[in-house]
Amino acid sequence: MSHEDFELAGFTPYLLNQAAEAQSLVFSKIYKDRYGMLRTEWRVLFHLGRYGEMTAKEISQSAMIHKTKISRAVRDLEEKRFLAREVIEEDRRVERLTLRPPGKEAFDYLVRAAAEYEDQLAAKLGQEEAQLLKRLLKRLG
Amino acid sequence: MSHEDFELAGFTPYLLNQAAEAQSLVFSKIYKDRYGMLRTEWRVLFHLGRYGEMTAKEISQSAMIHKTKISRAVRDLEEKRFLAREVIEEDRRVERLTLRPPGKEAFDYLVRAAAEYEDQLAAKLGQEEAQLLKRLLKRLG
DNA sequence: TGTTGATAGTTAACTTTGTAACTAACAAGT
DNA sequence: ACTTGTTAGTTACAAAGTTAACTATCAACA
Repeated sequence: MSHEDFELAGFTPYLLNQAAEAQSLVFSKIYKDRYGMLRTEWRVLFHLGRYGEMTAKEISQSAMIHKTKISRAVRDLEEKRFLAREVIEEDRRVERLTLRPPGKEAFDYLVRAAAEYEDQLAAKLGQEEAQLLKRLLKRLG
Repeated sequence: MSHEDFELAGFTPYLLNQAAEAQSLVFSKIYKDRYGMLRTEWRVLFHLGRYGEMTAKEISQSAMIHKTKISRAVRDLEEKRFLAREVIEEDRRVERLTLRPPGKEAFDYLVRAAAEYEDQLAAKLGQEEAQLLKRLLKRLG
C-alpha cells in the first residue's frame, strides 16, 4: 500500500477509538449527569451490584483496572454513600465492599439504562450485525 | 433482561473500550517508543504527511480534535523538528504547517507500520471479518 | 520472638486532557 | 478612523489518569 492510499478512516485502531469514544459518550452522560460518577466508579458499582460483596483487589482483577484507580473510585463511591467498607477480621489489610441502598438504586437504574442502550444499538445495527460486532470485538480485547 | 443476566462482557460500549484500548496499545507503542509521540501528535503528523500543508484549524476540523489539543501537538512536533510553521501573509492569524525531513521520515515509517499492523489484523480476523468490522465501526463513529 | 518478603490498599508526584479565558488579527458597517 | 463581532491560535487552571513509593498487615521460617 502506498502512502497516498493510506487513510485514517480505514485504519482499525482509529475506527475503534472513534466508535468507542462516540458510544462511551452516550452512556457515560447518563451516570455522569445523574450521579456525578466517572467510568471507573460505574464499573466498580457494576461489579458490586452484579456479583455482591467483593474486595478492591477482586474488582481490580475482574475488571482489569489498576488498584489505584479502584482505590479512588471506592473512595468517591463511599463519599456518595453508595457503598460501605468493612475490614475483614481474618486479614485486616482487606476490606469487604458492599452496596448500600442508594448504590443499589443507582445500579438498578444504570443497568436498566444500559439494557435500553443495548436494545437501541441492536435496533440501529440490526440484531445480526450487533451480535457479530460483539463477537469480533471480543476477539480484539 | 434481569439484573442477574446483565454482563459487562456483553455490553457494547465496554467491549468497544476494551478492544480500542488493547489495539491502541499495540500501535501507540510504536510511535511512543520510537519518536516519543502522543496520539494527537501522530494524527497531526499523519494529516500533514497525507494531505500536505494544512493549517491547525483544517487539521482540527478534519480530525475532529479540539484546537487546544492540536495547538499542543503542533508545539511538540515543532520541538521535535518534525514540522515548520509559517505565518500566512494574507491572514496573519493563520499558520501554514508543513513537515520537515525528519517528520516525513517518521511519517513514512509510521504509515508502513500502520499498514503492516492492518495486514496482521486482517490475517488474524480473516479478510472478510476485518472488512465487516470496519464497516460496522464506521456506523458507530 | 524476630527478621525477611509478600500483599492490600493509600498517598504523592508527575503527565495528559479538558474547559475557559485570553491575545492578536481580521471583517463589516458606521 | 471606530466600534462591534468573529476567528485562529495560545495560555492558564482544573480535572483525570499514570507510576512509583509508601504504610500497615500478614506469612513463613530461623
